Amino acid sequence: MDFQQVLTPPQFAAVSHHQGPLLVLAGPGSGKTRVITHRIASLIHAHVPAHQILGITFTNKAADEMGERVRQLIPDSRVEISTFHKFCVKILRRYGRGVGLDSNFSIFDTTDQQQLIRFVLNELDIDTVAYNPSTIASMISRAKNDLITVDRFVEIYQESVGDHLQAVAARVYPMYQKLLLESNAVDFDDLLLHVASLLKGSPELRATLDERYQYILVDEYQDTNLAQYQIIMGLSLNTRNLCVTGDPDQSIYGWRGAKIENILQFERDFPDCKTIRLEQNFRSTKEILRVADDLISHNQRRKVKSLFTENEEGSPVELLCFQDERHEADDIARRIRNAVDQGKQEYTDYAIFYRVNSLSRELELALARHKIPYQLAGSVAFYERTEVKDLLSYLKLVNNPDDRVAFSRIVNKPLRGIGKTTQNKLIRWADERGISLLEAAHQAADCPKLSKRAATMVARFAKMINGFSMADSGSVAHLMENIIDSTRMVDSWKESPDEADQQRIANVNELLSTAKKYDDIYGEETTLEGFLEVSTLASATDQLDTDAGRVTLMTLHAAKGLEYPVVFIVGVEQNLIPHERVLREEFRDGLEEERRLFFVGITRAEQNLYLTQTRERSMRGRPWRTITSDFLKEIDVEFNDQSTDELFESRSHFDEFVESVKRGEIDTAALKAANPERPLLMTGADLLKDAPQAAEIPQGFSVGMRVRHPRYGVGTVMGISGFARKRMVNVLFDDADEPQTFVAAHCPLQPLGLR
DNA sequence: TGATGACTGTTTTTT
DNA sequence: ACAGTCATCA
Repeated sequence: MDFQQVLTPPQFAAVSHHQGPLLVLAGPGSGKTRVITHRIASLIHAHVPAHQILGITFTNKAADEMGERVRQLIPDSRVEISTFHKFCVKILRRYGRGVGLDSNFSIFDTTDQQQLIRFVLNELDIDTVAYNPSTIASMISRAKNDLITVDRFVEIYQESVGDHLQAVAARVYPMYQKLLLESNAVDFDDLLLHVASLLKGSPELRATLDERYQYILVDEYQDTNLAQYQIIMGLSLNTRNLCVTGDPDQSIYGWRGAKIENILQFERDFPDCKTIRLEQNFRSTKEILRVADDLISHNQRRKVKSLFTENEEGSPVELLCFQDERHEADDIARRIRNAVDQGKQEYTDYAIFYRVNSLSRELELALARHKIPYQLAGSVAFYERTEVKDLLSYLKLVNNPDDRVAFSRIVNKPLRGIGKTTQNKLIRWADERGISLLEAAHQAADCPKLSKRAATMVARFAKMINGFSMADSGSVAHLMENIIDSTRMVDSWKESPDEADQQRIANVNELLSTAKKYDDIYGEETTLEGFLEVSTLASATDQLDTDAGRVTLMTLHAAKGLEYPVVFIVGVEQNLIPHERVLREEFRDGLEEERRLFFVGITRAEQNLYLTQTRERSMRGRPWRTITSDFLKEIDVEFNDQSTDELFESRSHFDEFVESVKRGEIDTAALKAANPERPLLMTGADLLKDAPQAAEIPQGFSVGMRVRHPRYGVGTVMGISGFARKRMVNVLFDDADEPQTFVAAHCPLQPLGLR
C-alpha cells in the first residue's frame, strides 16, 4: 500500500510518524479518521503486532466505524478499538478485585444512579424535593471526573466554606459509594475513576498495561476529562508512542468535566512531541467554511488554525426567519419534500440540528405531516423504557445478586404484594446483618418484623430469581424467555386495548431479539455479563443509520463527527444558541463553548447550510418573543425573511368574524353543521355553549374564562367593563400578583380552547 | 397495599 | 407540555 499516494503531505506525515508522542490538530472535515485508520494500517505494515495497538474513542459508533475502516485496509486485523468506558470495563473485569469489585459487577446507568441516590437521601432524612437527586448525582459525577475520591471530597468540604448543597453532597457521596460497592456495582464515572486509581495504586499493573499497549491512539482528545487523562498518561509512561487527535475548536463537553487544557497542553506534557496540523477541509464548500471560520475566530482561547478547502465556492449560507416554530418546521419539511420530489436530493442527505431536544417535537410533527421519513438520535432511548429496564433488571439481579437497585426495581414488579413497608423492613434487616437484599429475601421467614404473609411473598420472589440461571438456560435469549414466562410480565398488557401497552409488548420482543442476535454472534461464548454490558453502554447515536433513506434529527452535541450534504440548524436565537445558561454566567468561558458548538454544527454541512430562527417560540408551554443570536453578528449570511405578521392578520380576521356573528350576518349553526369536527375559528357564541356558567358574550370574553396572552401567559378574566370598541377586559395572570387591563378589541388575548 | 390525582422540575449531554 | 414523584384515600 502506498500511503503517500492517497494522502496529503501533512496526513502522510502523521501516518508515518510511528515512534514517540504525536499531536494531530485536525480541523473539521480534514480526514482525521482517515489518518487514524491509515496510521494503524501503517503500524501493522511496519510489523507492529496488532494486539499492541489500542484505539480509543468516545462513542461506540466512532469505535465501530474506525474498526470497520481499519479492516477495509487490513482484512482480519485484530486491533483493539474501544470506547473509554468499554476499555475500562475490560480492565475492571480482570483486575477489579484491587478496588473491591467482583468480575460480575453491575454497571449503573444514570437512572440506577439516581435511584440509589434517592435511597441515600431518604436514609439520611434529606428532603428529595429541596435536594434533587439528579443535582446531587451530577455533583458527585463531576467530582469523580475530577478524580476527587470520597475522602478528598469530604476533606475539601470541611476545609472550605461549602454551601448547603455541598454539605448534602458531602454526606451523600460516602454512603452512595459504600452502597455501590456493596452492590458490587459501578456507575459510569466509576469505570474511569476505578481504573485511574488502579493504575495509580498498583505500579506493577500500570507497568504491565503500559507494556501491553505499545501504541495508543486517542480520538477527540479535546473532550477528555481528568480521569481519562490520567488513564492515558498512566499507559504512556514507559512506552510513549501516544498519538492524540482532536480539535480544540470542537471541544463541547466542558460542562461535563472535559478539560480543553488536555489538548492545549499536550506539547507541555510531551515536549518532544511532533505536532501536525490538518487544515485542509475536504467536506464543505468555501462558503460554509468561510462562515465557520469567521465565527470561530471570535474565540479568544484557541490555537489558531487556518482552514482552507479546494472544494467549490458553493451557494451562500442562508438565514431563514419565520413567524413561529410551526412555520419554521413546516417550511423545512416543504423544502425537503420539494427537493426530493424533484429528484435533486435524497432524504438521507438531510440533517436537522437543534440546541435542545425539546425543539425536535415540532419538527417531527411537520415531517410526519409531509410524509417524510426521519430518524431521531436521542429522544427516549430504547434502553430507558420502563419495561426494558425492568426486564434488564431481572437479568442484572441474576448476574449479580448483590445489585440492590435491580432488586428494588423488580421485587414488586409485576405487583406481587410486596409493598413499600415490607421492602423497607427487609432492607433494614438485610443491612443490619450485612447481607444482600436477595439473600435476606431468601431468609425472609427468619425476619421477625415481617408478617407471615409478607415473608412468604418475599421468599417466593427470591426462590423464583434463584430458579433463573444462565447455566440452565444456555443462552441469554432463553433466560429472558424464562423470565418473561415466570413473571407473566406481559400478561396484563396482552388484553389491553391501550396502544402504549401494545408498544410495551413490542419493546419486550425487541429486547428479546436483541438478545438472540447477541447469542448468535457469540455462540457458545455468549455471556449474560457481556449482554448487559452492551445494553448499558449503548447510546442513542449508536442506532443512527447512515443509509436509512431518512432525514436525521439530532442535537448539536450529537452531531459531532458526522457530516451531511444539507444541514438545517434551527433556533439560531439568543438563549438557545448561545444557550441562556451561559448568558447568565459572569465568566465568558461558557460562551466560547457555545460558539464552538455552533461551529461544530456549521461544519457538518457539505453542500448547503440553512440557519433558521423565528420571531416567537413556545418554551415550556409559553410563547416568547425571540431575540436574534449574537453569533449571527459574527458571520456573513444571506438573510431571508419568511415571516409575516400573520398572527396579527388572523387576529383581525377573528375580530371581524366575531363582529359579523354579533351582527347576525353569519349563521353559526349552519357553519358548525357544515364542519362539525373542528371549526377553523370558534366564535364567542361557540365558546359560550361549552361554558354555560358564563354570563355574557362580549368580544368572546367572559368572567372566569381562561385566556392566554403571548407575553404574560395564561390567566383568568376577572372583570369586564365598557362596550364595543371601549370594552375592557381585566385579567389576572397565573404568574402575576396584580391584574392587568386590556382593550378587548385590540389585545392579543386568546380564549383558551380556541385551538 | 395500591390507585388516583395534584404538584413540580425539567430542557445541554454521553458513557 | 410532560413525565415522574408524592400525598391522599379506598
